[in-house]
Amino acid sequence: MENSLLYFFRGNFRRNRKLIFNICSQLTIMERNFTGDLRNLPDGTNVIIMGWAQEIRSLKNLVFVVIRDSTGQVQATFKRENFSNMDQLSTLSRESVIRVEGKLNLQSKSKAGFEVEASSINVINVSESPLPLGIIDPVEADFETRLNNRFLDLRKPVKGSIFRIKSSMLWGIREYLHQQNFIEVQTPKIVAAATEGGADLFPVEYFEKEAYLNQSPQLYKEILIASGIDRVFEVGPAFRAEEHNTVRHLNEFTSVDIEMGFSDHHSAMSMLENAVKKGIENVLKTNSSDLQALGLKIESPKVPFPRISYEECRKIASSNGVEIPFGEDLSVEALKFVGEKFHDFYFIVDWPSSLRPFYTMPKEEDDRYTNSYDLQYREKEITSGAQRVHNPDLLTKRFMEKGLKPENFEFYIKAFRYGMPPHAGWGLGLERLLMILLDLQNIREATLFPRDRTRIVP
RNA sequence: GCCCCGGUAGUGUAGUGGCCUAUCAUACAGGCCUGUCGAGCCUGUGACUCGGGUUCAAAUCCCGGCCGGGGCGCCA
Repeated sequence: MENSLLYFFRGNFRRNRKLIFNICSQLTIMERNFTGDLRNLPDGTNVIIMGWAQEIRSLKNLVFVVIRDSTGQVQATFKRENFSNMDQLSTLSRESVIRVEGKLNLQSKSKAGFEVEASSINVINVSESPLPLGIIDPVEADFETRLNNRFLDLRKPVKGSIFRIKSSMLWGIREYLHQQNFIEVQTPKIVAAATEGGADLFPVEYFEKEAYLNQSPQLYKEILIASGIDRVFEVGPAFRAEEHNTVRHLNEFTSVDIEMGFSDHHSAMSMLENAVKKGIENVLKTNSSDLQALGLKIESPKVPFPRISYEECRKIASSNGVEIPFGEDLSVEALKFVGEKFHDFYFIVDWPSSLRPFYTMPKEEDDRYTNSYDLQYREKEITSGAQRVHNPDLLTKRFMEKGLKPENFEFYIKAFRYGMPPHAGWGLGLERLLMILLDLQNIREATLFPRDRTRIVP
C-alpha cells in the first residue's frame, strides 16, 4: 500500500515537478482563509482561499470564479486591469481544486455582498470534464448516478449537511450515555453463532472455520453485563443478509446499542427517549445552518414518549378495519393508523412472545406477553428493546421454544450460570433515526456508502 | 422471497410501428459581450441497455439476459 502510494507520487512528481514544488511551498508557508469567515474580516484584507472552482463565468474583460470550500462559497473576480494572466482562466475547468489570492471586498456588487478581488490563481489539481454529475446543475441526477459518483454528490452543500447532522446527533447521544455512566465498548463483528437464528447472516470464510458477520452485538453486550461492567453501549455496524428491497432497509447499518445491569425495560425506555432527545438537542445547538440549508424546522421532542401496548395497537387497527390476529406482527397498514393517533415518537410495549427473540423476558403475570418495546415514529420502527431473560434455565427453555439448539450458544449461556444480574437494553438504527429527523425519503440518503441488496461499490 | 414498473447524448428528459437524418434543457467545445450571479446571444460535438424474434419497416411490438426503481413481507 505504502509502496504504491510512493510510486504514485513519484510518477506525478516527474510529470508535474514544477506544480508540486509550487503547491508544497504554498501549503506550508501560507495560511488559508475559509469562505465562511470572510464576512467578519476587515474590508481590504489580503486573503487566500482554497477550494473547488464551482462556477466559471467569463466576460470579455472580466472573469468570475465561484470557489466552494467546506464552509461555504465566495466569488472571486478577475479583472483584466489588475490580473495579467487572463488566458490562464480560459482553461480552468469546473471542480478543479484551486488556490486564489486577493483582496477582500465587502462593498462588492455581487449578490452575496462580498467578494475577492483576485490577484492570482493556482490550479492545484485539474478536474476532468464533463463531470459525471453536475454539482450545481438545475437537473437532479438519478439516485443511482449520485451513488455511483458519491464523492461528487456529497460536494453539494445540502448533502454534506446530512452527515454533519448525523455526526452531531450521535455525539449528543454519546455524551448523554457517558453522563449516565455507560462506557463505550467494541464487540466482535466476526462471530461463530447466529444471534437469533441462522437465516439472515452473511457467511465469511474464517481460515478453516465457518463464521458470520454479526447481525447485532446482542449476545456480547449481555455477556458484558455478567462481566460486572454494568452499563455498556456500542456504536457499530450490523449486517443483515435479508433480501429486502425497500427505502428503509440496508444490509449494513449503524446500530447504537446499550445494555444496562440491575435494570428493567422501564429504565431502558427512559434512557432511550432521553438519548434521542439529547441527540436532537445537540443537532439544534450545533447545526442551525445545516438545518436551514435543508429547509427544516425541528423541535426537541417532549419526554416521556407515549407508551401504547401491542393490544391497544390491535384495537386501533381493528377499529379502522384492519384485523391483526394475536401473535402476528403489526403491518405497515395497521401502524399507519396508530401513527395517525400518536404522531412523532411513541413506544409500542408488551409484545407477544411469539414475535420476540429468545432473550426477551416474558411477563411474570402472563407469559404470552413480554417486557419488550419498540420505539416508533409514525409507522416507522427505529428501535427495538426489552428486559432480558437472566435465568439460565429459562433461557435454555426459550432457546428450545424458538427451535434453536442451546449447545450452539454455550459461550453465551455460560455467562448466565455464574451470577447474571437482571438487565435490559435496546438497539437503535442510527440511519433510521436520521431519516426521520430530516424527513429523508430513502435510508440510503442517510448513509455515505450504502450497502443494499445489489450495491457493494463504491 | 412475492408483486408492479423502467432502461434514449456526460446529466436529466420527449418520443407507443413509417413524419426519427431522434425532442428539449443542462453540461461540454468555440465565438460575441466591462459586473456576471439560474447571466445572455450565436455556432458546434454528443444517445436509443444487450441478444434473439415478428414486420416491407422497430427507440417503439414479443421473448430472454443484464442493470435499476417502487410496493409488500421481514426488520433497526
